Amino acid sequence: MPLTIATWNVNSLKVRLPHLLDWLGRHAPDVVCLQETKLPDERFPENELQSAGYRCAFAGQKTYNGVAILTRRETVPPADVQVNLPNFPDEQKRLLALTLDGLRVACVYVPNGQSVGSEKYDYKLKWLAALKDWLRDELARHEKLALAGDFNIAPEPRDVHDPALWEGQVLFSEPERAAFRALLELGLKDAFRLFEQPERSYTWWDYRNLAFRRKWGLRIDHILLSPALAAQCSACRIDVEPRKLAQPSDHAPVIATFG
DNA sequence: ATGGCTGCTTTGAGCAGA
Repeated sequence: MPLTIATWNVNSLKVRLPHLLDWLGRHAPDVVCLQETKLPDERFPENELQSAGYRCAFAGQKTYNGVAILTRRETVPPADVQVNLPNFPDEQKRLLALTLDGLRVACVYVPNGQSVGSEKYDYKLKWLAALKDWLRDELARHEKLALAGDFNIAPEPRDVHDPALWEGQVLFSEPERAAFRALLELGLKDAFRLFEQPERSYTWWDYRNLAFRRKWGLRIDHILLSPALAAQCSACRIDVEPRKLAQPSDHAPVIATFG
């Protein structure tokens, strides 16, 4: 079986646990990066996920943010778990990294930024600058590295349903896109764009205005790969099926396949 | 398309998300 790495912003792990368990049962990904768990660690549903066959690493907080990495119990136990960026002191839980049999996996929930020019936007750009500095070292240490998560950035016009409408707005402003390009300049590859993809491929749709049905979406969830890992990547796709269910997350999972 | 969803919070109006 080829190795698969997935990322999914579940927008509350408590509410989405039934969807997640169903999805794990259907797809059995080897590594799953989760964002917006919105749970303190003592309330993480570790027993249910262990029963589904996964080890859990998690860094959560009440109400907001929170990241986790699930790894199939058949794989070797994870090592070198890192919570948050060592070069960016932060109360918010937005990064979790671990090493799995020589593969470095980093799960990120990049700040949303709220609106261009706001304090939260400034925090987003500073967070992204620190991420880049940290990744430069990580890439020097780990030949095979995957950076997966909710980046809250649509990199290109084709990642936005209406680029003219979104131009200059948060999630698609030039400074944010430049910060995304800076990650690619470290050598990382956008796994989704290694392959031919359908038009209007997005990972997030607003809950309002029937946005999903109208295909009013953005591609803001990504899996970036070091050169050695990109060379082994055989497929990458967005699974829109969970977005069609009742009480869905507003994000869809992304899955990359290797070998 | 932008009030118009959803999830959260010492439970209920307001914040945050994207």
